[in-house]
Amino acid sequence: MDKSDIGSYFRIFNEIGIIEQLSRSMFEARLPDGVLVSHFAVISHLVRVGDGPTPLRLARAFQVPKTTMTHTLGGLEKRGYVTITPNPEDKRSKCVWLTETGRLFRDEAIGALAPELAQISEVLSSEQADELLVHLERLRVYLDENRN
Amino acid sequence: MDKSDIGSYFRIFNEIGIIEQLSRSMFEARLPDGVLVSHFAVISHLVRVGDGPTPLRLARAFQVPKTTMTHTLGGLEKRGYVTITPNPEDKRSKCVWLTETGRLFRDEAIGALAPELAQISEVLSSEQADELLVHLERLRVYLDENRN
DNA sequence: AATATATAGTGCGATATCGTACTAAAAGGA
DNA sequence: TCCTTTTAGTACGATATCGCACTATATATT
Repeated sequence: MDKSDIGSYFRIFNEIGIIEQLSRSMFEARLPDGVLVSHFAVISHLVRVGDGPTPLRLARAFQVPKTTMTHTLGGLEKRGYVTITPNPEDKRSKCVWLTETGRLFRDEAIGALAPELAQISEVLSSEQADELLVHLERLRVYLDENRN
Repeated sequence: MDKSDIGSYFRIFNEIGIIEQLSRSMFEARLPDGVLVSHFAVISHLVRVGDGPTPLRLARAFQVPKTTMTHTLGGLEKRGYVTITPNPEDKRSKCVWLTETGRLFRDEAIGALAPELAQISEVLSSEQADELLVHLERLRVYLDENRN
């Protein structure tokens, strides 16, 4: 691979970094005070994938260190969005459960964010979004499989 | 736009968040101790776009708050990668200049990162990378223009 | 010119993130 | 069984990030 090609890959990660920043501020401006994207993402994951995963499973799903997930879950628990119970199958471990409050928060958050996303669909069509997703997933899977 | 479409856009930002995390750890594992992606990105930007921008210009280029850029530049200056001089055209302002040490660091960093990127080209071809870039740029430009 | 407003940078405090090291429990091997 | 290794979670400390408020300078308005 020659140098010009490498440049494209550098730029991909640069763009991704910038988009991460911009989308995070946009999202957090529309979430309740003190609620971060990381909080919303965990709640959203619980709705999608189902209730009751361990903290470690969640950490792996989002590729964050487990200490970070402990901290994030603490915030969610403090706000009453989740409850955390001992894992009956493994006494070292715990299970994370969505509460009604958490579900309600998620619905409201989606309502608040939807208009923004609808706007985005005007510059990036649904088809283009899916095409983008395919590439992003491939990249994510590769990075995931090849990290230490 | 119906709900299923909204889901794709949510997932795009989710994937981007995960890729940002994974690529950051991968990069930083290959950079000198204590040197972050944010440092590398600024140096790289100085090489690409040219020497002498103000800190605010850099902050805007990376879409980070200016306090964050102050902090990042402090680290770069401490390591001797950049020098910061008063801006002769505006006494409130400063200019950021790359040093020889900084240029050397950048070359070494690229050498250390290139093998990883070459690997990525096996799952994401150069053409696919460029296609991805087009979409990412469109998304970034939109978010950039529509933030507060 | 005098005043008001906008802009560039930084100090400071809050906190999110992350690495290290630890405890407790589970799993594997002799 | 006993010992070793692995795994789940957390406490703790370091620091990156960020919002707020402030100073100094520049720009706009009257």
